[in-house]
Amino acid sequence: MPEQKPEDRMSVREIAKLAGVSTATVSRVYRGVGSVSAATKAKVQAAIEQYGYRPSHLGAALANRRHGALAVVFPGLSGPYFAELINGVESVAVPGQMSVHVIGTHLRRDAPDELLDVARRVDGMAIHGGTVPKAVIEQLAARHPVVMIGPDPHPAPVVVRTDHEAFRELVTHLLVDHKLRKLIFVGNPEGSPDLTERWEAFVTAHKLLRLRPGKQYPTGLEQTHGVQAADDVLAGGYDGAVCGNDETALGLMMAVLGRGLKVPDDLVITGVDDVPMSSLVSPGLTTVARPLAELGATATRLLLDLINGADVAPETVLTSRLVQRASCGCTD
Amino acid sequence: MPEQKPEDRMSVREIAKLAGVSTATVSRVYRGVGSVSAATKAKVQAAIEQYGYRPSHLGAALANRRHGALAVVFPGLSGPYFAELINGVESVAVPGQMSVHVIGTHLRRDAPDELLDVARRVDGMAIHGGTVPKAVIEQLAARHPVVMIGPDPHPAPVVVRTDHEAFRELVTHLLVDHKLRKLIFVGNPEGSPDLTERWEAFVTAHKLLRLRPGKQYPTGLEQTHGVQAADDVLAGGYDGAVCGNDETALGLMMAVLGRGLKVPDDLVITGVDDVPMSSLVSPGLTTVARPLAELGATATRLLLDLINGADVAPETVLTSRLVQRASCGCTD
DNA sequence: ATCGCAATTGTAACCGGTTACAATCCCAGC
DNA sequence: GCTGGGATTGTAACCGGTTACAATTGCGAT
Repeated sequence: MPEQKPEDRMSVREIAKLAGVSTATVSRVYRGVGSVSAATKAKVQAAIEQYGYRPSHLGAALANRRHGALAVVFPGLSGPYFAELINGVESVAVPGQMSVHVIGTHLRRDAPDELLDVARRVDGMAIHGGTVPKAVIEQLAARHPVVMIGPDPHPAPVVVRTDHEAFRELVTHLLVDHKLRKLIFVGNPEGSPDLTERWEAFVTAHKLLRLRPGKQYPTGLEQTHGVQAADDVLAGGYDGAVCGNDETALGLMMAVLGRGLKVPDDLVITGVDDVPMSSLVSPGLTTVARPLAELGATATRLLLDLINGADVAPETVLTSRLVQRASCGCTD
Repeated sequence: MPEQKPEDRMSVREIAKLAGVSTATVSRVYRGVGSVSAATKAKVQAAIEQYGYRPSHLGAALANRRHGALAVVFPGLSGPYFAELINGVESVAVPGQMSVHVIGTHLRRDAPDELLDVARRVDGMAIHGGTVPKAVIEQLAARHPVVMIGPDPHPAPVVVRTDHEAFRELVTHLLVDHKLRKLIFVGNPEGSPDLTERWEAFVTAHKLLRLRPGKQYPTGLEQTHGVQAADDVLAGGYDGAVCGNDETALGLMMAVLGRGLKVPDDLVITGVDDVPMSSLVSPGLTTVARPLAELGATATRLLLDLINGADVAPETVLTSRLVQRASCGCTD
């Protein structure tokens, strides 16, 4: 209904003229800095109010040489994992007056070029492991503040991740306490530093017990991938499926239950992340709880430090924790 | 490792000096417009190459009076529904040289104020229904190009949505073909225009058959909500649960299967959206397929038109389609 | 050799803010 | 009445691009 066009946005100079003051004063009043007499302040605020003036972000950003924005780069955007991570990022960014560009690379044909472009409009980037080649990250990190999320120490100077001790503990728990001997690792280490780390921990746990490591079933990290893995996993005659994350595990569990089989009786299933679903389903999903929100928050905090020119530790590790529920055979 | 600081970014004037030309020429070369002799072009490109010059987005945006960005506002970011919608948005925005701000309001304490702020840094916004109060939308629409996603015709001039015929068809299918008499609607119409529309269709379908409409079980739209609804739904002795979307339906189904019950024998379950999981689970989920990517793409296309000052139809409706799978009792 | 016109290139004024610095005002203190 | 210093306010130069318009150049035609 309103006849106002977007074009009619006022500039500082217009507001200044209308209020009978200089642009400097308008700026001071709007941002509440510097000293302005009560009388002028009132005049200016009246004008601002009346015309609904909001300073152009571009002008301000240009003058401040600061975009007031940062980018978070993920492989995909689907699922509770990224939602929680973003949650953590925003919990730090928003109070810090930074807006957040969320970028999912999985559907970008030419992610590298686009990231170079995104870099021109933010003050820094937090990049999730497994999104773009090392060369691109190095190129970005050379000119912009960059923080990596995930166990990918090489390319960027700053890395935030969770440890993998709890994951080895999980595998050991299955082998020792539940006496399982035929485990399959469901997930693809290729291209995902997180999964690489888990696969290595999976192998190590076996070796420490002088057992021959189980096989690997490479697949993606979404629920659908877990569903699709079901037939092969069930046909393999495994005791347990150690999944790369909760989503795959939940998909697999759903498919197993849908076939009328029982978890953990017919197949033990475990995940990683402890997303909200995992504690709600029955049987509850045994998993490794990772502090996802804190991961996002910490990465963002470090990124802000980096942007402000502070010194930042090259690697920050948060701890994970084994959560035993019924899907591994534990009674509780 | 690289000693380069972010500070050392070059400006047009520096590049111009280094190449021995004017800023105008550098600008022309970089963007490939205007006429420049082959010799100068080579000189300038060499300088650009050598110093890795990329023009500041801010300067360009300010001069063009165009941010080259748009915002998409969703209630939350979790799940395949939004992932697919964003997919559609980007399929149009990226070729259109627009970067996309994805905003999830569910965890923002003060979404309205923040949206006003976001509006200052984009050329237009696509707002999903059920995110912010009408008053805010009106305020935004008064000064900025705005497109609504979802059946919320009042506040904004432009609305894109899917029809709800197929949903009524779904309910009718359950009532007539499967002779179900005790259905419960799982979802909360409050605050979600989409769900309101579905609830109304649910009631209408009953009324047209002179049946008393089933009850409503208000809950959220995520998988976890479906899981949590299971106890109450099962205790109510219903024939079928008509869920507000696939995610809730899948959560409910998982919980039902986890209790050792059968779908559809013990409970018929249906959803809406036809997300990838729905065709993979067993039993397959009967649902209403909505063209989600196309919804996002269309909304974005109209938004771009709006930004370019073109005339745009006030309402665009895409069609949905009933998909019968095993979860409703169909044999296929 | 001179003129005319098109192709190149440069100058300088924007875009819309911020801010260093200078100018002005006001009032107490001598 | 005059001076000094803090509080206000204004001027104008930036931030880093784009672009209208003017100036210059090159070259064939007369």
